Amino acid sequence: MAGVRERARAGVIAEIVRLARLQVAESGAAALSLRAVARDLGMVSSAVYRYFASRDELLTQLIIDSYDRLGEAAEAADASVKRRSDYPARWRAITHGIRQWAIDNPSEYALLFGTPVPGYAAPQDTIGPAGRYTWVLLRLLAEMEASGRTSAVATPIPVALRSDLTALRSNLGIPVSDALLAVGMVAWANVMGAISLELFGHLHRVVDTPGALFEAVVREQGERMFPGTTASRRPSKRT
Amino acid sequence: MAGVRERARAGVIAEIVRLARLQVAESGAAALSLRAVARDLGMVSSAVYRYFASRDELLTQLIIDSYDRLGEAAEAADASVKRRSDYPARWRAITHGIRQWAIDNPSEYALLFGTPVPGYAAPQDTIGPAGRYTWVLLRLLAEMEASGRTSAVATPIPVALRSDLTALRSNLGIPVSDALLAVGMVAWANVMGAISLELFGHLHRVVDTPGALFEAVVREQGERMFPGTTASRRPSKRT
DNA sequence: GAAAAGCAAGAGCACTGCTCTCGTTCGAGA
DNA sequence: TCTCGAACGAGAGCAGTGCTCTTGCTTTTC
Repeated sequence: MAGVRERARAGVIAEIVRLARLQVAESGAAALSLRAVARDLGMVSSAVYRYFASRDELLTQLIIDSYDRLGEAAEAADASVKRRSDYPARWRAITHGIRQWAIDNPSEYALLFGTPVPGYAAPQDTIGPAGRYTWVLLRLLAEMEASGRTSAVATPIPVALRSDLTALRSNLGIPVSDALLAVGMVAWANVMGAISLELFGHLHRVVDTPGALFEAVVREQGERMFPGTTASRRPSKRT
Repeated sequence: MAGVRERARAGVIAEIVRLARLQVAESGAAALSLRAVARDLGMVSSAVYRYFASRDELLTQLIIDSYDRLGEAAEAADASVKRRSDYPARWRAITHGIRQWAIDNPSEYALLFGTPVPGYAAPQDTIGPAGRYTWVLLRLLAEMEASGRTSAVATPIPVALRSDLTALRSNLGIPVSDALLAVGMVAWANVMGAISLELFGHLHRVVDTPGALFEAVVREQGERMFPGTTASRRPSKRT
């Protein structure tokens, strides 16, 4: 019953992950050293291999954890909006929540959305947690459409995307129209693009307040997904 | 008189860079090994340090080169459009040119837009070449406005962004209105975001034809920058 | 022609991931 | 309760890394 050894093992694993996360947070994923983790742990390096078969396996665990935390942050941001039917507000909250998490945990964001490690194919274990933060966005879209509101999308959907969209919908089992799903994915790319440009230093000599660019992105895509909801149709009106 | 030694030195440097680029192309930037380059070169590792003070310095050179090639690709794509006044066509050509370069050179794209190396601050030398591909886009916007056409932007510009935009315009010395510049930057983030999601594997179980998502992004942002130009205002019309 | 600078080589340091072997310790089944 | 196998930590070791320093040799410059 909850074997002593098992419990100890779980504890050691948790400690390894904790120390590894610390190391990643302050030196980046590339600098993660199993030997250093072992030293911090008061162990010899070979002992760590009892718990993780390789450095990559440890990294995979960190990736899974990070995806989970990101998903958690997104969910919390969504939940912070009291009026559940205020979809634009939820959109803003979620996207800003994602960005804030990225800013607070730059190394972990880089771990998830930066250069994949060479020859590293994301194992099955990651695809679940990886979808968690996108689920928050998808749910938002589904709820909005379920409430009867519909967004009039101006740009047509490229034909090649249509089959992808239907496949995706059936895979996820979430009822979102092709049109809204397409808009949502474009918005997703825009949000992640803005965050990556900011976090990876590409806005350095370009923009002093990256948050403002992000706000522009969120606003534009929000306007596309929830047209006419913000009092901002006229460019003259200031906000 | 083009000193013999100088010429030899330039040749060796070129060879080092060539081999390093090869290595990056097939194993990723993280796996770039000075010792391996030296071996391929038939040299001992310490000799390479006569030409590059550190691995980072060599990487910086590769980054500069890659930015240059990307800029070249963008320029070539732009130049391939004969009707210079067909701005939407040029927009499509440039963005697809950038994406194609990224697909053809994934490791180099990752080098530029992936995780920055830990504690590595992009040296001054990179900021010039880094701007080259964005210049192509900026020029497009400037030329369009110079031709008298104007884009009616629906979403207002966040106040915080306004000062950034004016600063940017004076820094670059390129005449683009705040409104268009803001739209352009959002579009830029969208394009780079779509490419990064695709190249870094985040579309894996999401979309089978990433090109279609990219096309949707290009189309939407094109529609925003050059409104009413494509015969696609009505969602019913197929393309 | 001599002094100075550039160059390649080699040895060496401190570090990495990972493997293998060796005693020890723990815990589940007989 | 005892035993035997599995789990464990330590240590040595291999092959590799970035980088430094010294030692001779060659080329350039004065």
